[in-house]
Amino acid sequence: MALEHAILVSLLEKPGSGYELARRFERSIGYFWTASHQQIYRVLKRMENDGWVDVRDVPQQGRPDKKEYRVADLGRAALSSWLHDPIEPESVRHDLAVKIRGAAFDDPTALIREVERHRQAHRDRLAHYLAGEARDFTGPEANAAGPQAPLDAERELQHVVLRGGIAYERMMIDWLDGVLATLARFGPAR
Amino acid sequence: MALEHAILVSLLEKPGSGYELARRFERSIGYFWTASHQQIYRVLKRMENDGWVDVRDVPQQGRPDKKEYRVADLGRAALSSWLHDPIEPESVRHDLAVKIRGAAFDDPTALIREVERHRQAHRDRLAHYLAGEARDFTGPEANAAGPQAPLDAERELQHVVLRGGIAYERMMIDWLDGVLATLARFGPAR
DNA sequence: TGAGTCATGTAACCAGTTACATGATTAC
DNA sequence: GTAATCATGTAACTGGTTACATGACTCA
Repeated sequence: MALEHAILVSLLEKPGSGYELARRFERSIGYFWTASHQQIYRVLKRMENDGWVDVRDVPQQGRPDKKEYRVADLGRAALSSWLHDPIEPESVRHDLAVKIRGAAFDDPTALIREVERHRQAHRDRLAHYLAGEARDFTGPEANAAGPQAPLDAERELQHVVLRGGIAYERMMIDWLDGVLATLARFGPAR
Repeated sequence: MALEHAILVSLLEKPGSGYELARRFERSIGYFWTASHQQIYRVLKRMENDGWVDVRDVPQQGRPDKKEYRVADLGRAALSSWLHDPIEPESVRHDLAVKIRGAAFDDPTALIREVERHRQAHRDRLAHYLAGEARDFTGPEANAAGPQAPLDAERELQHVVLRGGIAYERMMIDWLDGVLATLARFGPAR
């Protein structure tokens, strides 16, 4: 539903190729929206047909040529109209929670490893986000622009979204600690 | 992917009809997995064909007859095998975050109402979860079973999952407060 | 008599995933 | 030579959403 819009936002932040978009969806944008390159190429083609984006062939030396996409007026209008359209607060889909409740009907301790793995993944992501925040928003280079640009909407909004990611990972780590404490109580004594 | 498994867990907790499952997916299970009745009926039929669940016609008075499903041995085995299969830490998909970053290319203040609506939805859900927790886990009736059943895995695991929902809603409310503070700075002064 | 709840479904469509496919260049 | 990266795609499948459809009973 919103992949088009996520692509529009990403291309407005910086024009690029399908391949570059796919990489961004593994990183910054990917913190809150994922997409495979297959999906991106398909949607990009549709967006091109609909006049939402313009393409330009960019010859490169030492690597294959690429197609650089940038947002057209129709795309900007489509984004704007979506932004003004209310969306439903999203419903969560959390496999791990299903597993945790399901563990009651199996061996709960068998889940410990799995939960630890997930906790580690969230720790890794947290570290990654914090590094990004230090680099782009609170580090010395981040202030290169100086305090004379305090109302750069793009940066501020990127930062507040990143802070959301940080808060989410912290919450998950704490929660998984709690899950592990619960699972441990069904532990060896069983 | 895991709808089958969510249904198995729900039916193990308590057998019921497709309709009842659909209602549960609007409440308790729905906190971490949603499904429409159309989807449930379709999957339920497949699960029946695969021998994962057994059906029993239950005549009712004053209301239409229903089909009561309960988990069969094959279903229990399928759940167990899924529980032992590692899953990837899930990737988030958060429309609102796309909108917030997109707001930089439109009027950021137009998003304030939308964010407030979402914050209210999360407040409502939090209140709902807290009421459920008081009722089922920390209230006086919850202790009716007494301290002699301190290791009821089903209850403990349901509770820890609910605590996850509570932590999630609290985190979202705090974050959305931060988002609103940021949006307000691009406010009337603009 | 009309709205609301209980109850079960079909059909069409759309979005997302997985598998397959190609080909150039760079670095070891 | 071979693995990794850059770059772009097609095809088949699966899962989820939306729209449509029916029918009995209850309560105001």
